[in-house]
Amino acid sequence: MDAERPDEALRALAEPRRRAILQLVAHDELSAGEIAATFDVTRPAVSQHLTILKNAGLITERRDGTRRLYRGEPAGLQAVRELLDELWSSSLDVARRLVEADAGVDRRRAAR
Amino acid sequence: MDAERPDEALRALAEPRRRAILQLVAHDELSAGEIAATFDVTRPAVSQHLTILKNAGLITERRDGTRRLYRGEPAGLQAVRELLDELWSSSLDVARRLVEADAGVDRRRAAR
DNA sequence: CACTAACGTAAGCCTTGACTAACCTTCTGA
DNA sequence: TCAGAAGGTTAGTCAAGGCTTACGTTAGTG
Repeated sequence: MDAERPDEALRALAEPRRRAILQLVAHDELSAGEIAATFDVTRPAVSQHLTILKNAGLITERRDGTRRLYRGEPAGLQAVRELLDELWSSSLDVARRLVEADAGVDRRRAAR
Repeated sequence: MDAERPDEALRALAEPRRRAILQLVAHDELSAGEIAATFDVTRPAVSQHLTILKNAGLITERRDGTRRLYRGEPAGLQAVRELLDELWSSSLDVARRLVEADAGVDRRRAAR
């Protein structure tokens, strides 16, 4: 369940509001309230986004009294970058194997 | 409507099946039928994914008779990488401005 | 001009997911 | 210990989106 963290991070980043939140806490440590005050959605909505971002490894949480302080986690983004890179490079191995095995099509390579 | 292409690409990549498709056509040019034969979903489903990937700038389409050949578009992935990079770097400018302006909270910086 | 092959498109179903309102939990201070 | 502040959790709503079936379209072929 840890191997699919990058996958989770990618899905988390697909949501515009979560990217906006991540942008806020990229270089600054902010409380949940401060983050929520920035947007015109309710606090619970922001809280849910924060939970998703945290589970995806994109931010870290720190308690300070009744407050919760959040900060961006660069390693999380790095993992996503690597996932995208592997997507391209690993295809060298995977592509033909999958196609020729599963499909079994005689592919008459079209012109050129 | 072209400025939000990277955004579209990121959403497209969030879907596991679309990443699998992209992996197939990363280094190989394949027809829609060959791609569809690889998965156990119907052809129309794959066709819809291909449309989304194409609109996101992640693949290109080429006609050859009744067939449609698809190939991965490296520039599309590159755009996503840049979007992720900007997410981190541009926050230097944006974060404080947003928080201090919109919120107007007096943030008593907690310890340290 | 049929006939067939290879695809895309449309409509409908069902699940996922973002959001709100209401509630519960934890911590601080008088 | 009681009140209030900060914030996570739950139940329910509504729209987005992935999937399938049925149909339309275009290009070769006899």
